[in-house]
Amino acid sequence: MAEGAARGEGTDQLVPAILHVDMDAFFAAVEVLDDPVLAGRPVIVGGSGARGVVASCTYEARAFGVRSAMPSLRARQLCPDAVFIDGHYSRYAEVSGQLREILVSVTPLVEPIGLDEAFLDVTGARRLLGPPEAIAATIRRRVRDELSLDCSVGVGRSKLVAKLASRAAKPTATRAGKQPGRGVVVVLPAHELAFLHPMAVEALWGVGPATAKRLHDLGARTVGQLAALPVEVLVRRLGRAQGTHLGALARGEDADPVVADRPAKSVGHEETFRQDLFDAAALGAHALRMAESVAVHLRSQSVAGRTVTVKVKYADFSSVTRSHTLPVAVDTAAAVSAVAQALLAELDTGPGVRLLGVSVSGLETAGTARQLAFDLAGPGSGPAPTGAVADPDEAVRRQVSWSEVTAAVDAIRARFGRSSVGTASMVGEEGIVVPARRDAPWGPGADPAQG
DNA sequence: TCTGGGGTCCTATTCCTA
DNA sequence: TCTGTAGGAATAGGACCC
Repeated sequence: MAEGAARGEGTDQLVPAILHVDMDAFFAAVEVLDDPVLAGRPVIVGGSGARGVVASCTYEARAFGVRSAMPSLRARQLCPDAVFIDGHYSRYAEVSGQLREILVSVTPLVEPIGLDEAFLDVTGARRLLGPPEAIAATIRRRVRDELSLDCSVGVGRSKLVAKLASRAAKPTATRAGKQPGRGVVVVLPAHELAFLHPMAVEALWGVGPATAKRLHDLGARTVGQLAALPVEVLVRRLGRAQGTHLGALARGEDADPVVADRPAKSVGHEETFRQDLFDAAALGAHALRMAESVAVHLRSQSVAGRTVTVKVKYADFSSVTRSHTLPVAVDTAAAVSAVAQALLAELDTGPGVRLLGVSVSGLETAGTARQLAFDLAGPGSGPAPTGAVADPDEAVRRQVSWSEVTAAVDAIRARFGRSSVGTASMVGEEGIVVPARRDAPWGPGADPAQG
């Protein structure tokens, strides 16, 4: 039942009309779909190792208090009988693509948020498809019929309200098992504040633990109490951007439009190691491997980037980042790696490194990105893919001659397979191993020595 | 309880240049 | 040539999202 519908108010007041479609327990639901033996059991998808976290879990697992982002060790304590699955990211991406096909058949104005949710602006689709709640019901039916999965849909005139409405439409987990939710919740403009104001401030998009603490200190625990605070007070405590933004959200003012095809702004890869690393050479080898992964991703998206960032998280969980911006955009492993190695060389790895990350930002489409001229490299300058170089720019000048080599390597791999060619550092006992995005990126898996 | 990985956005500071 | 200033870019860190 839609909020406000009992009063006979129509959804033609919803201008714009925004839908938030959110898959229920997505990763875990896909695993159950692919292995029906798991139906009705507590299933946890996530990193199974000592440093892993829960990515998704079924409502049967939630009944034991398991939640996403929870450390896997804790989840195991809460629900020892749960089935742990490392996860199959490429499979989730495949199903996500099928979901997207359903959504874009409703409207081209689809803004995906991760793999399992999306905003739709159906303002212009109503004449053809009917009122928003009917469109929402149609989407739910098609997702069930065509994907054999469940989703919840929220409807409102803003993304904020639609998102919170879909949350209100979700099933719940109880000791007795999964309790169905309402499936579709519509919040009409006249009832927005009554819907929003009793909620905790943490319900608002952009309020995490740190911001919540600040708001609590100001005496605001609910959205209504937040709305009553003068904007100047919020700006003084949270800064101009966040202060004005949260104040507006609390008053139900959210003009953020649905934007289809948002271009990526950065591409990165980071990994937590099974054990902390102290050896600079070993870290350098990991940086090269990650640079290769990032470069492959950049080229697959036909983009290149100017800023290379290295992130290190130490054993005590403190983290530092170092970045360098190049005069031109790059998309080769050699160039990304050269800068990453130089930045890594600036950092002290003595305390032990728990996580290493390499990312590239300042992205330009390949058509507009200029490649460094070869003459910059100078005579006799040869590629040095793994060596740390004191000056990152000099490092890149030494690497740019690899761009044509990289293009050739991409072509060879496209024709003969990923393992057909690679750099010497990729050669292991099983031949050439080209790093790919991990299929279960939720922390290191269980230690084979222990398993 | 003890904290992943892929991202976006904001803020403060520093550096460079006009 | 030096100093002060202002603006923009680069850099680093933090918070947040799924």
